[in-house]
Amino acid sequence: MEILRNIIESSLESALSDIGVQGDFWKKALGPSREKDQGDLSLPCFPFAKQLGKNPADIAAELASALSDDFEVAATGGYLNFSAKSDWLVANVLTSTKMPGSKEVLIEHTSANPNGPFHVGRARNAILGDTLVRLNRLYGNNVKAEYYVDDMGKQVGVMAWSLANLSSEDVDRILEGNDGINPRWKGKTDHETVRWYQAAQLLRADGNDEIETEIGKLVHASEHGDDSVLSQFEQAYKPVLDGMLETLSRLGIKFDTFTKESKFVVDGSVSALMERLEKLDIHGTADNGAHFLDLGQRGLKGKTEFYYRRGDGSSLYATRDIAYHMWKWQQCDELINVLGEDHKLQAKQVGMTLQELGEKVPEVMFYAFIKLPEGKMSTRRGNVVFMDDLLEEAKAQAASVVKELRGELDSELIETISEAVGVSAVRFNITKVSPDKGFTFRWEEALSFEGESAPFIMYSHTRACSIAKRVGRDAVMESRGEIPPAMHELLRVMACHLDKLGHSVRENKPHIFAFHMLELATAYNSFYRDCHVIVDGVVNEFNFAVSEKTREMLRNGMIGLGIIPLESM
RNA sequence: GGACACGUGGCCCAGCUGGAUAAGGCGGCGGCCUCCUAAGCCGCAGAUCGCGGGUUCAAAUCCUGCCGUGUCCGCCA
Repeated sequence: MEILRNIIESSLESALSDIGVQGDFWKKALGPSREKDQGDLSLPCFPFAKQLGKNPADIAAELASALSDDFEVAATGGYLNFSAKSDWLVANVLTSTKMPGSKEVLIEHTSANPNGPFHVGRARNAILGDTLVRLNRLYGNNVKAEYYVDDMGKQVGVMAWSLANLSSEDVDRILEGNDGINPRWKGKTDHETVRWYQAAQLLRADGNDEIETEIGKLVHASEHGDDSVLSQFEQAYKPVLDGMLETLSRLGIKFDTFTKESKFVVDGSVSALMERLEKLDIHGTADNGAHFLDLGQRGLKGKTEFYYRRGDGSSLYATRDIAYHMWKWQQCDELINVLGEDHKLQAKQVGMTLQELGEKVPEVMFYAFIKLPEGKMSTRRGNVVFMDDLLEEAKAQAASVVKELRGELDSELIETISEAVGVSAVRFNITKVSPDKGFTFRWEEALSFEGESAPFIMYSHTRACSIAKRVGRDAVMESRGEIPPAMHELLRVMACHLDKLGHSVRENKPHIFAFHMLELATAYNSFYRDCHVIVDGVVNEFNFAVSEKTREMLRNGMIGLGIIPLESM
């Protein structure tokens, strides 16, 4: 509770110097209390013991008696516990606060190769990235969400070759025996087009040199910025990308800009970059003329040579990525990339090279992979869960719950609620886990609508909406009244709202805010139980004001997490 | 083999810029709908914080060794 910290620090400052404590090292020790009944902020007094030659419990007691303000102070053991007074909390919480963010932030996320439909594994990037975008916006930052389109290289080359050389009948014949396209997704462009990619991969697996040569030619041309090949590539990947974006859009994920990788080859920035790299101290050349930087000289452990130019003079993916970063830095104060943990070395190399060039290093949010209980996700082995199927299943499950609980609703409303619940639950299930934690996808958890889930938060919000609808007018935020424990607890959580959002945004950790939203919903549920707004048809103005303030906070927070704030469910 | 992550009750997970009895959820057991939506609320049981050392007044949190899991170690993307 940072707003409380400010007043505590100023009064502690004089109290501490009165008893002979020097310096302000204690400011670090003053932190959130571990348990609710201990208070809001606590100061361990152990570090003062040596300096003052007294025992910590006595020091705490002495300080407690010397302090008084808008907070309660208590000394327990060697700790000094501070709690905000209820009235002070109300005054702070019911005041409207401005969001503090003011930076230009560019967040690049997803950027998946457009070679097939989204599966749950790839979706972790999109969901975490989009949540970061939303949270930064909620915080007040000006955010640009960016998708880097891989429009050159082998993967697209294979697909382009396949589309140019194989007929629909060829593809059917080659893929015979494999699981066919799910009839549900017939006509969805990513599911349709990926079949050409799969067919070509099967042909290549048989070791056909002629095909390899043709694909090689295409790839080579694309890497040298050949216009006609690049446009052929674009025609190949566009339908896949469109299908992927359709899936993302169902999850509430949208991008502001799409930047093509080839842009940096075509506009000459990659060759200009390679010329600069060649002049660096740590530059080296291999026998066949390939160029690298020896990052070992800058402290990189393990593989120290970072190749940025092939023997034939063409650039590599990472080289283009560096040019891309330099371009990105021209349009923001803060740059964030969302990457899978498999990109850690690559990101390190790019970061060190940028530093070598005097450029700033981006922040990177790494996430561990999602696997299935059966093991690693693999399109090739058919061990995948497509996002489209997950969303469909989530919606169906939600629909069956809604029909059971609210059978009286008309079918259109049931449809709206089910879609919102399904999508929100899927997102939240991924958002609430710390990004660096490995994640095993389980249907049972993804489709859980109770406990620590999106519907839990959504439900609290609809309760508040239901009250607002019954009252039918705005609340008066200046209202005051009795503050029972459940309301006090709710006010405490609300007072930490901005702290948690700030923390989440600073550290690029959406799960921190996700857990806070669960706490907020939990606290509102207790308030709802103990502090009725409407009693015998009469509105308790103060309770209504608190309820309305919470409703607003829940609503904005839900939007920040990509949870759809329904008014009824 | 080397580098980087992760390892917390039966299951999932928070806490890890060191601080007091390790916070939730699922599952289990027991309660609460004449009262603003029970997708909710209340209670009970359940933890040698992977294992061993070290630093400290204080270690789940920092250092180190080991074990387990994952990822990377391409002139691929």
